[in-house]
Amino acid sequence: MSAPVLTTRDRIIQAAIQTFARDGLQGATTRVIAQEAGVNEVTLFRHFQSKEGLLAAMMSAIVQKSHEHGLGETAEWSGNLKKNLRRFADEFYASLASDEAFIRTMVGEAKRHPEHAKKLIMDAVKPVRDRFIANLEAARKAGLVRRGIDLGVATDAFTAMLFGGMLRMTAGFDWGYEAEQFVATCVDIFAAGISPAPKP
Amino acid sequence: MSAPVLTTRDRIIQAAIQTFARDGLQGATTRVIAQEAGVNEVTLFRHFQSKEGLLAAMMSAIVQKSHEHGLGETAEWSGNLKKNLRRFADEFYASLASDEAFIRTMVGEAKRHPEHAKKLIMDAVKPVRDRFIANLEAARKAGLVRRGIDLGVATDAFTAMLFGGMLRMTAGFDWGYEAEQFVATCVDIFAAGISPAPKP
DNA sequence: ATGGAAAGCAAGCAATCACTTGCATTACTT
DNA sequence: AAGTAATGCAAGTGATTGCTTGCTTTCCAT
Repeated sequence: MSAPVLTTRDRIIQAAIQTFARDGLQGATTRVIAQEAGVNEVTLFRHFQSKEGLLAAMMSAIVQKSHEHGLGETAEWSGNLKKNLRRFADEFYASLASDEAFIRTMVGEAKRHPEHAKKLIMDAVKPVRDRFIANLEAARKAGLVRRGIDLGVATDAFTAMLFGGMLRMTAGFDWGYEAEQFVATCVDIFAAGISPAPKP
Repeated sequence: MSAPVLTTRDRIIQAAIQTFARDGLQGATTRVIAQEAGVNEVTLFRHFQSKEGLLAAMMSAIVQKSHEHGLGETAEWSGNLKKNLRRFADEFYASLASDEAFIRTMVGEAKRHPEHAKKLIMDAVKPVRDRFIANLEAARKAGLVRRGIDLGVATDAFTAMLFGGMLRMTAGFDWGYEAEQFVATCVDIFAAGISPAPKP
């Protein structure tokens, strides 16, 4: 890869992401963030004025980054439904798991920083959701999804399943199976759950 | 109801639950907890030695309280599967929603307090899980659940769906539908997802 | 080379936090 | 009535935190 020539500002933001995720929004100190960025603490304040300013800049960087890795690119959803669900679920779960620490602190602090939570939902989760709904609509047009199910709610149920499951799997408790089996079961149940009943 | 004659110790613990849930484990201060309990801060330390001691005592009280409200009492699960799933889901979701604040902070701090997280899982979520698995087993014996599905994983998928959904619904964003519809859809999809395919 | 912007360094400031000490007060038991 | 345990009150301690100030150093474009 190319040498990581980051601007001072970007190095601080990277360190902020790491540190806020690991230590919490309260627990992370400007001293530690600066140190993690290899930068003097004063430089941090010169760039972002305050800890809250840094937090805001970090959130902007996060949602921007989330635009890049195009999770949920539209595939051929009129074909094999289960295979498409599985591919999405695998990617989605992997993405959640790799951002576990950050997600945990955001879940915990959502009520104390409503603006950031809302922005995160609007700019990071909503797009993926809309994409997935559109895919399910395509599948329904192909007769692969039964009627009587609201696709928006079904989408949220599916992603909530993977989301909640990821928090469970990474909680430091052994449940007797691996993440892969969990994801596979989710897909299995969901696919069967939204498929039309075969006519006898 | 009877007059709330709580011991000083219990009043502090109650205040701790409230305050820790609302302000986070880091954000909650012993000053505020004591004030919320209507007690001098010194009294708090005389009872629990340290903030961490109070936290531990609070966790014990929480899991003890969770034993009382017997979520997931065994019903007749060889009967109407969907109706049983719905009743469980309604109770389970309502229970999660009423503890939202506490759950959020625990999700956020789980990695920074592994012992407490583990205890919470072992003493509060595991029993409900085991109960639910047993119920699904009864349903399977009655031929209401198809083979090829691990009931433990299915249970976790179902509860994760409700768990993740609750975090989503309470995140302060309008999703265009109410919690009741979400729960109903979860039950609908899950019931159809684990039912045996009708023989043509 | 020189000027200006960006970064480092040392020091400190006011607020807050968990926690302590010493003593006075209340309340319950005997 | 006396004694003991629980609580309140006032004050303070040392550590940490977000943030500031003043000054020097580095570095790049002109």
